[in-house]
Amino acid sequence: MQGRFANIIVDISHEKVDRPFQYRVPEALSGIPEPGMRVRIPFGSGNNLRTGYIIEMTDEPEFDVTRLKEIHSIIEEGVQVEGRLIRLAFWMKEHYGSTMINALKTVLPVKQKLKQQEKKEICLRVSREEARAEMLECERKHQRAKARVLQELIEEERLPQMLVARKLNISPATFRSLRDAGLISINSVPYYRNPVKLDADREEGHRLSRNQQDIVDTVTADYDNGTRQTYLLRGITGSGKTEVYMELIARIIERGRQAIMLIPEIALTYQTVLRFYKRFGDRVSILNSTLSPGEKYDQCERARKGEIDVIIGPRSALFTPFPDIGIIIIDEEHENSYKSETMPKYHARETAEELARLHGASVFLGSATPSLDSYYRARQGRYRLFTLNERLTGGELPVVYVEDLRKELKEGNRSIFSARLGALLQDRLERGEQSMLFLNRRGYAGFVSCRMCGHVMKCPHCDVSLSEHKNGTLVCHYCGFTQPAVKLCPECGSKYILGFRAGTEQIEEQLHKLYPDKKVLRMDADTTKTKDSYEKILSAFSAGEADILVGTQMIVKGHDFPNVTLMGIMAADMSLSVNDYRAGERTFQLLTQAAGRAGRGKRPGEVVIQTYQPEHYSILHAAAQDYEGFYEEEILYRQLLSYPPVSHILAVQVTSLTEKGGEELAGILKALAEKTEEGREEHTILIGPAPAFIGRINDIFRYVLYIKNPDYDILIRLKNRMERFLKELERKDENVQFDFDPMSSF
DNA sequence: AGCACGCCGACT
DNA sequence: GTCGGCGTGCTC
Repeated sequence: MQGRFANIIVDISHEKVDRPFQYRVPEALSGIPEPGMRVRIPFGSGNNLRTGYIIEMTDEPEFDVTRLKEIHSIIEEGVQVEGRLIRLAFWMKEHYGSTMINALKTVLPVKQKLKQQEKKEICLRVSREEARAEMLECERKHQRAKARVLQELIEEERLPQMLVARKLNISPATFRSLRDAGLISINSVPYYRNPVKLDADREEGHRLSRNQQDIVDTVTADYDNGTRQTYLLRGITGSGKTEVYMELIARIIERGRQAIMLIPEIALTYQTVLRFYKRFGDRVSILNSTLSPGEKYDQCERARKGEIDVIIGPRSALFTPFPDIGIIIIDEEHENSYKSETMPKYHARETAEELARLHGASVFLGSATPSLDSYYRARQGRYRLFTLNERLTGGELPVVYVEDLRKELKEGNRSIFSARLGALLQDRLERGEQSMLFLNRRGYAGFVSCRMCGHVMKCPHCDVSLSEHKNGTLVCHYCGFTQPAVKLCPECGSKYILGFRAGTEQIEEQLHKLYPDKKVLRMDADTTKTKDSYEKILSAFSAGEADILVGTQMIVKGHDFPNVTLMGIMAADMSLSVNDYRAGERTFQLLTQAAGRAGRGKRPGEVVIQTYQPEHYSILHAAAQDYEGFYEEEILYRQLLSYPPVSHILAVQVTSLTEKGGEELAGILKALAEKTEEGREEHTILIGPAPAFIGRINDIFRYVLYIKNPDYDILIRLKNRMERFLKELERKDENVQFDFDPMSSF
């Protein structure tokens, strides 16, 4: 039986979360304690009873057993906010394979030291004359610390405690003795900073279209009769998903509960935020990366105290300590940023579902191009599906051309613009309309492709593209397959087969040469390093300060530009050839989004997709704006190769100080997996180990082992076995991380 | 947070 | 010597 000992964090507001204490479970309570429960425990030398939270149950003591104390009692009241979050952290630890500490750190609001600076204040409780007398008395008794504090207070009656403490090097003990002598009072001053100024007028909800209203009514009816589930809304750009979200939130607030709305960080623009402020006033709060830790903490406090009903933010907004969540909305649910890249590598969608389960809340997902995972679930009937197929503004869908770059090359066009894109660009410049050029380059994928026929060098075992290494070999980062680089294309014999390298800078340069008098803006990782540069470039373009905007993914998310009537996608296959099973899905999503950018205003838009693989299903379906068609083909491919969502993948990532050690440990883990019951299960597939995509970072070697099985629980059990095994192995030069259904190759 | 411990200057 | 203030570190 599990649970003779309990790891507990002590609920002292200034206590750092990173210190669990272990207690024995008394006979009388045996079997009852669970993670998340509130307990009374004797703490410290005085054995005063304090409140704590159980974070974990175990049978293995990690501390001298003779010195362990017993849990005094369990607090029975309804589950507290912290309790729920701790249970969520526990679930995350189990589900994603991290340590409890890491899970807690992501889930619990960070208690900032900063906060005390602002919040605790000392105040003189006697007159200045009395204080001066006391001060002299203290000096006479050589109580110099007290005298110094009094001196400060005579000059200024109220002072922040931390400020004085740091300036005069005063310990908390001194303040306490002053307070006990009745000379000062120590007050905590609630002080919140609201990060966004409210200068907009309140706005009532827009009248919803028939379709929008139906969706809201259905969800509300479910809610009122106690049905809780996950909904998926597939709605094309401009179909009014945001109005649906706002109306749902309003209905939930009416029913006395709170709402969490997740938005990809990049889409968290002033425009979006303003709409929510107009609708919900100061009952809404925004969480974003520009907020200081102190401000973030304040927002958490406001949520806990019931001062706000809605929080909008990136995936971390899930952990807002609301007392009673009614709905969790995830906009652009297909976005990769919903998967955490640090431990625990949680996915916001799955975590939202677990959180919703703990609160008895609903989950509502929305996207123009839902992730395959979600659509698969909707098809299986696990999610309820809604669709919005019409643009509210009545704007026409853009005309899409697919241009074959191989043909262009054969016809002698060496420039980066196809004949059609060149002509349309010229036309827009003459008419004074704006254009966007999108380069969907991702990372520094060194894939090798043929400029003549479009053939991409792929691994014969894994169906992912091979990466070109500097030493002149081609390597598969899934299984380790290696072959020498090719000089001639194995498909057509052309010598134009090389690693693909092209950047936004080159495009910008070309445009300058062709149209020296036109203004071009560039937006990529380089030009958006400083804080507001992202918004600045967008608003400059929006205001018509440039004719052409060149950029990476960033330019296709969110933001409407009514004057843009041409969208050029420079090389659609670039994101296809990244060695990752999600490449097709990501390409389809990007192209569809990009196409949706053109013609948002009154004039119809045109889209040019340039590609070396015009026959690729991702490109064809994106050009036809046909999600269903894409889904049908992509899911077949996932089925065939046992990729998510049909199957699940556990990536075991080994990092090591030595090349040999890493390879060895990865091999040992594979051998271990093969021997277990889970590893021998008929549907289990083991791949690797192979060097990771980037084999070495900062002299740390990286190896990766993939394990596939359609049953997630089997993978979890296998992970637990490996974890236990690793604990006993105690290798200090190697480190192992687990990632379930990884978003990108490691 | 609160408590014990140990250091150090002051005074019978 | 010893008393008391004050900083420091620990709490399962």
